[in-house]
Amino acid sequence: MKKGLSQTCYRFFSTLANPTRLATLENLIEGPMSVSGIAEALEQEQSMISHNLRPLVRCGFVQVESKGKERIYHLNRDTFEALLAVVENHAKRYCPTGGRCQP
Amino acid sequence: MKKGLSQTCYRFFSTLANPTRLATLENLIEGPMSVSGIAEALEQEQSMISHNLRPLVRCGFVQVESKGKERIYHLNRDTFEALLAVVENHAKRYCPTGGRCQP
DNA sequence: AATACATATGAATAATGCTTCATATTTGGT
DNA sequence: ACCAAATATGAAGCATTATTCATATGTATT
Repeated sequence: MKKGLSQTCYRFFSTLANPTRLATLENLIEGPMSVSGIAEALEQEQSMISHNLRPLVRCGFVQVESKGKERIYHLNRDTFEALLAVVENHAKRYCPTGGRCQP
Repeated sequence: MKKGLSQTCYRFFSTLANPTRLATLENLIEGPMSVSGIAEALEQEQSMISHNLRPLVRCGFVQVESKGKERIYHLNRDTFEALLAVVENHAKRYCPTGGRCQP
């Protein structure tokens, strides 16, 4: 099997293919946040958020900064906003249901 | 849990989060192709390609056209090329290994 | 209408990835 | 040095998704 973009892109997209991680990124649009801050906002366990933050960091979607005993996560706006623009445009033009996919 | 983009984007990204489907899209950059054409190019079984084409159609990444007994699949360049541009830019700027992710 | 070719579908197994729970690590305060 | 708060890590069980194999459908062609 051909292996060009496929390899470069695979990790990128599978990192995004998760509701918890997408919600996390969405939340970080409003500004940098601690792990417990995100957990509270999403009403999810701290452990789960922490687990899901790892792939986001590894793939460069977010960056971390230590502040006291907290760790503050920052969104990579550059990539994420560009990505959202593509998705929104796609949904508008090509999704029969206008963005909300049918089962 | 918050459900804004998350829902709109989830199907989009999970459709892309698969090596076979990414390789298929990559192949279609060169031009429209039949199922068996793709299967041959990727050295994969026809059945597998067919299975994987379905989510790509459902999500609007490709379109189908019947021609005799063949079915010709066309890439949605509009979306896919925009997407590639984002990924490539991201890889160049934010991937420590320059596009090729480490395990 | 019978055959051959191209594609699609279904169901079962295999493979991945997610969530949870328990625990470890790190940092700050006393 | 000890305790508490914040985050990270590991492993297990669970759920979701992929791939395969067998078969069905659909479309020429004779």
